[in-house]
Amino acid sequence: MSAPLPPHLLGLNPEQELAVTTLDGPVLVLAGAGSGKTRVLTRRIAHLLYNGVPAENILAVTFTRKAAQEMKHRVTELVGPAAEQVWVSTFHATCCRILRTDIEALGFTRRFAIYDDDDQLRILREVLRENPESELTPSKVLARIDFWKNRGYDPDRVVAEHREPKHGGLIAAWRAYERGLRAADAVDFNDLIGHVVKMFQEHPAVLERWRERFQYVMVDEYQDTNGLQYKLLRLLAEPRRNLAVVGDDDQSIYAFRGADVTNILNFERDFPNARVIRMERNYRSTANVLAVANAVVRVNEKRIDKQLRTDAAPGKPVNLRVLPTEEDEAKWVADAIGVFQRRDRIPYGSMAIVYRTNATARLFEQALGRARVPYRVAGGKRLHERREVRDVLAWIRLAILPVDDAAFLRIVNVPPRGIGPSTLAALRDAGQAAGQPLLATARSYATRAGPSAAALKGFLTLVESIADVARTGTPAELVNAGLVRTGYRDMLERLAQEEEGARRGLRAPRSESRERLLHLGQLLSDAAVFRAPDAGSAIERTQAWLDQFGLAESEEVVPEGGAVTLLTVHNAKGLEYPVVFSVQLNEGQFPHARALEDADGLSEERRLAYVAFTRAMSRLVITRSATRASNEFAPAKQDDPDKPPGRAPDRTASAPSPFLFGLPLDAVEGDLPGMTPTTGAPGLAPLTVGSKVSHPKHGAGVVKKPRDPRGVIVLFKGRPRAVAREDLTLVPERR
DNA sequence: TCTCGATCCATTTTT
DNA sequence: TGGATCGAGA
Repeated sequence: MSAPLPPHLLGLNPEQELAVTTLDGPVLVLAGAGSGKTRVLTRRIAHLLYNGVPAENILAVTFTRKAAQEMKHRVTELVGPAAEQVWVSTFHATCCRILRTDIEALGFTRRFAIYDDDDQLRILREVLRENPESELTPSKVLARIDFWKNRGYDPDRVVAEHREPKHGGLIAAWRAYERGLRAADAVDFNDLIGHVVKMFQEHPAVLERWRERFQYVMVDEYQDTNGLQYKLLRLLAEPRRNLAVVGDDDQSIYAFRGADVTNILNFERDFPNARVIRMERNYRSTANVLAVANAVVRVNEKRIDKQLRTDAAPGKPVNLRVLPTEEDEAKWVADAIGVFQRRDRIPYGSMAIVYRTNATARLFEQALGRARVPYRVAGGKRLHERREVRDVLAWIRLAILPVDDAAFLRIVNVPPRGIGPSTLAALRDAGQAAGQPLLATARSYATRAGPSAAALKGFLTLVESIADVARTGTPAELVNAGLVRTGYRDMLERLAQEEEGARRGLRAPRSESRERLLHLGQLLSDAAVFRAPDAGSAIERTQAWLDQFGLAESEEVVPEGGAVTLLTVHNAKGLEYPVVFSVQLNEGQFPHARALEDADGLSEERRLAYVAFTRAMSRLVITRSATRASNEFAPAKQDDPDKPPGRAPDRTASAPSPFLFGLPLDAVEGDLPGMTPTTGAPGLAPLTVGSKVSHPKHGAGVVKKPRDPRGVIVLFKGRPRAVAREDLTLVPERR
């Protein structure tokens, strides 16, 4: 006789139930796409609570805020308000909260600023100004620093491990960058996690407190953890080993930011006696969709062998389409969406267009606009990435944290007040000599007579006045001050009127400045609705608002009646749609040309394709274009209504994506010849470093550099040669 | 010394 | 497309 099951255990399959109820000790859940991963995590939290684990001892970490919100929401549905006390948040937000409590142990103040890439570049530009001849560019250095920090390295470690002089300049720049951050009392994105790790390692008492707090740790999308996050989890979970991770190595698509699939592959080694639970039953897609998705990812070498199964019907075949140009492709998709909506009564909100790169969005936006199909672009430019928003926030930041040099540099002359490069250079030199932040330097400068003294004085008065508001005001009042007192709003207002005057009569949607004012309005309302966590000073409340705002992702406004969603594959992860259009399946687009440059790149692109395809529940449509514009960066060609829609002059043929080779033919339909060439050599097969190729004249060789101005660099008998890509045939790898 | 317009350039994926 | 940089004019 068994007691009735509590509601959170109802309706689970045996694997899911095991994953939910195995509470103690390390657990690895290998959860294929659509196998009920979120369900397992939320039920598991419910089960912990049900078993008397206090809510505040539970930590669930995700990668995106959307995932965190979704999880919290679903736990609340299961257990009610008790869910409030459970920490469900992203890695970055979790670490941010930890640092706001304890960062003083590392010599920062609790008011520390969080630098986004814009601020990071500002620091690096300062750093690199020292020797302008250097070949280092700020963005290259930043990419490299990011790369290392993601893996948990510091400059000393890189020097020790590489001991190659070629990194000399880079390392020096990195060290200077770190000094810059510290001087500005700022941390970058990676530091949020890195500093917590460092603090835990150096201050056992602090670590002990947080271990006591988080007795049960859960991690979503474990395959996407990087070296730093891995360290963090180990530190937190080590003594009790109550660590449950959920993931799918086939969906590891964040290698570029340090995600390390070996974390999931080695889990059993790292946590001996781990319970491994495989969830291979897919509840999302039709059998045909799964067959196609499986075919794409199956050929990857480094993967845990598995096969997603479903009891669902085969469903409609996966539809493959080739269109003459990218524009035709976009138009065809837009039309198909219209047909689905009218003929099959599929709501717009149930359809999504998934692409590899953000730049693709515009093309499809235009086509959808012409076809009058409502759409929304997910993960487009986020509010806090917009220049005007960052500007206003910089005023606030500087008012709160006077040492924040990046904020200072950002707004010292915005709106323009006559503080130009030469004044700045003087400030910089004086500041550096005195070891003082820029704002303080400006203060001593303004008292002296000089050409820009008056302008500086005006600026300083402004900062003071905003700082006054910061001491007592709400975030909204502060935003308002940053908007009004600084003259920022007036500046935009004036510009908007000019722009609108200039384009009177034209059928222009909205002037750019008007658009910016709108964004600032959104900023203001975000601040206005912000609910500060608990008491605390006005400044602490503002800080909390800044934190959540800075770590937030795009606010999505869904038009009434639903809208087609446009998103990148990365953004699509974790989501599902009844109808999915996976577009631009051309070599060089998807897989992206840049990804072919390193050996593992192609595997990751395959996983991306797998993610894209498995978003589809009942219908998957895959499209590509037979030609592409040769110059992708040329301005878009204007459609001239008088001329027939002639082909743009410079187009080149494009090869189908290699992911389309070897699809199961009984699961697909459509333009098979253009999509899955079954005869002859597979066109221009993708070349990656290490690909084996053969050449009519030089014979067998190994690719050294697939993309080079001179052609493809291939090693023939150990000698590098540049050869034309067309002459190469790919020697198939053993399967 | 600053501002603004013209020109050139690179261009994946994101917390 | 947007950003960074450079030169002309204020």
